[in-house]
Formats: sequence, C-alpha cells, structure tokens
Amino acid sequence: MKELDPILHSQLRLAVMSILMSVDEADFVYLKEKTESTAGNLSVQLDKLSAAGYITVTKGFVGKKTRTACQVTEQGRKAFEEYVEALKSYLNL
Amino acid sequence: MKELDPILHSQLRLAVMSILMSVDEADFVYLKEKTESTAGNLSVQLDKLSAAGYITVTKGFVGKKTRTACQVTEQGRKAFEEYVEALKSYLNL
DNA sequence: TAAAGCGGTTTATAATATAAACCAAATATT
DNA sequence: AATATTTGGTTTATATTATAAACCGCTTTA
Repeated sequence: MKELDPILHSQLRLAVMSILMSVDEADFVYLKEKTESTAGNLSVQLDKLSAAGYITVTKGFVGKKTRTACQVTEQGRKAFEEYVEALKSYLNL
Repeated sequence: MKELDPILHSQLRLAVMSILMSVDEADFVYLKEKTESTAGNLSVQLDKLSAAGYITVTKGFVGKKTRTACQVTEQGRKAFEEYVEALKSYLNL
C-alpha cells in the first residue's frame, strides 16, 4: 500500500490545498471562511504547507490593511496529485 | 466543506478498512503483512475501529494457535462510503 | 482618546499515531 | 526434559499533530 503524504493527510491542510488547486490565489480571510477554521489553526497549517514548499504566502497591503495571499506551487500541485493517486488505491476508485 | 470522519482519516485505519471492504474477513497476521504495520500499532487501531463499531474482532483458534479475525460491520461499510464521498469533494473527483 | 475590530501569530493543551517493551502459549533445539 | 525461539498479540511510553486560547499591532469608530 502506498504511503499517504502526511503533510496533505490533514483535514485542514487538504482543504486549503483543494481550494488553492482550483483558484490560483486565495487570501487568509477567504480561506478561513471557506474552511471554517480558526485563525490560529489556519495560520499554523499555512506555515506547514509553506515550509514544505507546497504553497507560497505573500504578505501585502490593500489600502492600509494587510493581506496575506496564498498560491499553490508547482511542487504542491504535484504532491496533491500524487496524494490523490495514492488515496485512490485505498478508496477503490 | 464536509467533515472527514476522524476515525477513518488515519492511514492505517483507512488501509485496514479498505482491505476489509473487499475481503469479507481478514485475520490479524494478514492485515499486519498487507499494511506493513507493527503489531502494536495495528492492535491499537483495530481496537479503535472496533470501539467505533466499524469492525468486529473475533478471537478463535486454528488448531492450538490463536487467530484474530476482523470483519467490517454494516455501520463501518456505511461510514467508509460516506468518508469516500466526503473526500471526493476535496479531491475534485 | 478610548474602545472595539480586523488580520493575523505565538503558545499551551489535548488528542493521535507509532514504536518499544512486554507477555503467554506453542514450537523447536540441545 | 529443560531451555531457547517464535508466534500472536497487548500495554505502555513517547513523539508528533491538530486545535484553540491567548495575545499583539494596526485601524477604524465612538
């Protein structure tokens, strides 16, 4: 049986990646709403995805307010696809 | 986003359930080999699946040797299928 | 200018996964 | 026939993880 990438095998991180896979860029607030997570949890999990090289996190401004934007990297895209393939062998899809 | 059943969202438990879904009965030794897990880890995870009502664990004998057989329950089957459905919404399948 | 909100981060806690240590019974070895 | 080894596990300790709570600086509003 294939290994399931532990960085992706986490509900919140998977949800974030799933969103980023189909949206090309999403900011902190949007991700928080969509995933219904707490800010603290989201912050930690974004750090992990970023540390793994699966996403990039860019801090900028919109007017005077900060804005943290996230994008999936090519490496993240690949990892996600491999994770899906591995999972399929578990789910019999 | 749907919740992912935490009992199933674990690599080893998912692997066990995946096997049991397609085999109708499997014993401890077989599951251990197939999943390449340690006996301790497997024992703990089987307990959890059993406590959740997802599998039944039956201890018997083959000659003089003990044999621990596992079967998925109807509840487990249902939970597995719901888990698969929930995951699909994350994986875009 | 104080108070309340927004957009987060850091830190503490609870839950989880995993392996290591252990155990009893059966089998093999000397 | 005693001793060592293997088999089939369970229990316990440890490391990792997920999660929420507490916190922080900056803005906006009262």
